[in-house]
Amino acid sequence: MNSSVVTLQMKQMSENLWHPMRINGCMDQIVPKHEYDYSMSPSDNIHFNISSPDSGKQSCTSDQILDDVFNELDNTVKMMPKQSSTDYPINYSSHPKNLIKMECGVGVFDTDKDVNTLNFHNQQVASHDDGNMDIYRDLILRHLIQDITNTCLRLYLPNNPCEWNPTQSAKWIQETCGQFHLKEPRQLLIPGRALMSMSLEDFIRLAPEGGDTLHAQLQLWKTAYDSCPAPNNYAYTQLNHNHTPPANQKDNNEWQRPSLEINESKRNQYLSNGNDNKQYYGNSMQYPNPNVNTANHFCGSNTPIPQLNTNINVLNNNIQSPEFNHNSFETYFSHSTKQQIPINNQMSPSHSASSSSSIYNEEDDYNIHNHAHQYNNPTPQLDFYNSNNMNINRNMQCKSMFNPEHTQQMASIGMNNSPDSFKTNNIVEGPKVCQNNSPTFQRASGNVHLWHFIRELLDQPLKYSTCVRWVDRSEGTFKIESSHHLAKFWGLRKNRTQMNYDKLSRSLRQYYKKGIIQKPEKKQRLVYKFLPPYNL
DNA sequence: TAGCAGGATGTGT
DNA sequence: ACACATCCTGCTA
Repeated sequence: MNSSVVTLQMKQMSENLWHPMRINGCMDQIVPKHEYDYSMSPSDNIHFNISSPDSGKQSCTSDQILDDVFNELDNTVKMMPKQSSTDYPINYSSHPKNLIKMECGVGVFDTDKDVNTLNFHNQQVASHDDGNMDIYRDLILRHLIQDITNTCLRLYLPNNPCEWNPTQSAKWIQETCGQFHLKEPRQLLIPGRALMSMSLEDFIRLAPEGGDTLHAQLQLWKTAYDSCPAPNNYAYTQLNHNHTPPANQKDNNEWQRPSLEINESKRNQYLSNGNDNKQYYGNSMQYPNPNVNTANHFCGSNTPIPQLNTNINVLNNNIQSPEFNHNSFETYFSHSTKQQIPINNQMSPSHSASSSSSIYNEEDDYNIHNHAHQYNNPTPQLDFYNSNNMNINRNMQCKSMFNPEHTQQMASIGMNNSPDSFKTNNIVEGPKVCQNNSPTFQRASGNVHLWHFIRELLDQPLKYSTCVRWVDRSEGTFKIESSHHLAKFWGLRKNRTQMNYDKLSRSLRQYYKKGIIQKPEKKQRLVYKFLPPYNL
């Protein structure tokens, strides 16, 4: 497959094309509202919520996607008012179905001539009416996203292939091979990041039979992911558009980029909790109430989800513009100061990635302290919730935040997925703010363990991957990307303002003799390894 | 210079 | 008793 063509095409789709679709000014007549429920933010033409009438379907292949698309196109055409050829100038000699089918096959482009064909037709169609191509782009992308979302739900995969661990990659490969009746490659356990960096040739080398299809499918997945930046405006959408999709739509139809990933990690946590791993958590840990149906927390659920209808001021005050980046770490530090002080100190990803102790500066510290307000603020959850790409595990978050029982349970095991998990469990009062605006912290009495705290961060890669991330999830190896920030987080968690990496690492080394953590065989700086069963 | 290894001792639960 | 927190010396990349 010449996946570059698909990628190019889909990228073209994704670039500035998320405008409400209009066809000769009569969109509403053509596309029923319930089928195109793109909730557009006024200042943001990227974020959208997709609902699809066939969302419950588990279509899997690109062929099916295209069939769906073209069926819909046919219906669309039938529903259109009769118009002159100039009004609707699609030339059916170059019917897009033929055009794209020919190029895609079963998600496969065959030859270079397809590129030419595509270009030719694109030009031809574009010369007639760019808007019509938008229909195809939108439809294809919508169905593609729908398809991928379904696959995510079925396989518990993060939407972002880069974040697949080897096991998840293997799942996806097996699934895709099954769909396309391909022979499975011998090597399946490849981290998603590596998978994404593989060229077509690499794929073919990996899987001589079907490697091209795998590569193409992965490109489609990536393209769909890339096309949906999913900014942190879920609540924004709700509050400003009064858009409250039914629970079943929210669960099944939206492209929830981060949620599944978090769900996966939570799922692992729940599973490990529920599998009699008491020794895993030690005696001090409590366990979730088995009566709670935790499955709903990581699977799509039809359980009505409480609406974010409180603290609107807090939400609005923390709504960020669309350019508000996806780097949660950056967001993490910058957003609380953004509207309060004239510090233009957004850490770029590169900054945070390299922000080890040596690059640490006082502004970071300021932001950490500033953010610490949120930890101990009566409304930090919503604040944080909306400032961190908070499509993150929306269902989970909502339930956790608004279900006191659940929140309590999560907090009790130190697994609250909210920033409150940084608070020790029994802090009575918030930070005392000194005159220099830097808060001091009450010494806390929580007994969270360092290794567990790190696991919490590791299992929330969208928030903390720039601080600490898995190197090899299955092996249990992880890398501290920012020793300084990790230490600061740990200090916040324990209310130890003087915490630094030196002390934190000393604590880590105490785990050597306990068999919880060790340095990997090939010693690398800032890389450690959880030993079984702590790596589960 | 940052990170690492590990001993000694203090602190809070 | 336990799990750090703190401080320290010495070593390494």
